[in-house]
Amino acid sequence: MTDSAEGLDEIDRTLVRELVADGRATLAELAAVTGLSVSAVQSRVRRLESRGVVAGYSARVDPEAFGHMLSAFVAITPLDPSQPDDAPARLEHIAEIEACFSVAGEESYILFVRVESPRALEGLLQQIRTAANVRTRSTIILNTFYSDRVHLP
Amino acid sequence: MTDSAEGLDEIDRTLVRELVADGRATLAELAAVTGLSVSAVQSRVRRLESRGVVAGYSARVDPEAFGHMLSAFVAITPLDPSQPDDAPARLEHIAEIEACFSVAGEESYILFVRVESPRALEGLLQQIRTAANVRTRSTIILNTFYSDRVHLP
DNA sequence: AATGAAATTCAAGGGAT
DNA sequence: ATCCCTTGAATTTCATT
Repeated sequence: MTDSAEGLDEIDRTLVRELVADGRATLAELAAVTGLSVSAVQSRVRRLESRGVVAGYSARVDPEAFGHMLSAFVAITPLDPSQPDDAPARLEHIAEIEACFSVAGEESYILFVRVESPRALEGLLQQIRTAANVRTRSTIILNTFYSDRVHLP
Repeated sequence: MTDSAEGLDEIDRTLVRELVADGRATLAELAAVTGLSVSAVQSRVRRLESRGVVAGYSARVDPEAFGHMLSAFVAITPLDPSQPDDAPARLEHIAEIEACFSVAGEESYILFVRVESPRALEGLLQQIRTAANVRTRSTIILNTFYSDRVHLP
């Protein structure tokens, strides 16, 4: 694997910061911010993309605009340690699960989920427990102060 | 507040799904996927944006390309309940903190952090404890099976 | 949904460090 | 070698109809 972050200069960091803030920023806008020409910016952005520093572009969706008003962390623990532990695969089809991590803590996995309501969370937890044969411990999110911030080297 | 998700038809969902997968998809590409004309797609995308369903666009950055190989959840609890609790504000300047939620659980807040190494995490935790006068409980992430999935109604 | 004008992206060639 | 700039052509976006 190539050391992709090596040789990231201040201009590259500016470009990445700008593209995180606005993934559809035009090359002309990026040129204005950095003081470079459009084509210089273009080749730098392409280099960032091919190095994998910029892995892609995505629309930011507001979950509350869909009525998904409740989000929570759900920590899960397999109930039967003798069974093969394939919880992530068994849960992948559940759309309400936005993220799935395995962790080194008291529990085995942490899920990040979004639902409409407390009632919907109850249903989701039952679905999770039966799909993966796990115990769940939920932590409701009250307020998101900030999220998805990026910090560059 | 307007019920922004109301009247999202199958075509809108396709557009959103496509834009989440590729935030720089052109109107022509979106037109091909949906079977609509370019200008019909243009007005639909604009409507999704002005409704706030699509809140913006962003570059996806790969933290590991920067050498940020370790991520963790850090749950924090204020040590002095008599002091005003402004932990999120006191922690906002710390770049390694990618997200900050207040939660209804045993602890008050959960942070999502990224660092280079276990050593760097040690330093970050000390910084968090002194900046916000809190106790910390960390859960190291071993593997990210999936994240940032979006589920549409 | 189609059209034409403006803006943007792209590839090629040349010059400076 | 690498980085940057200019130019002209192809593509994309945008406003009007």
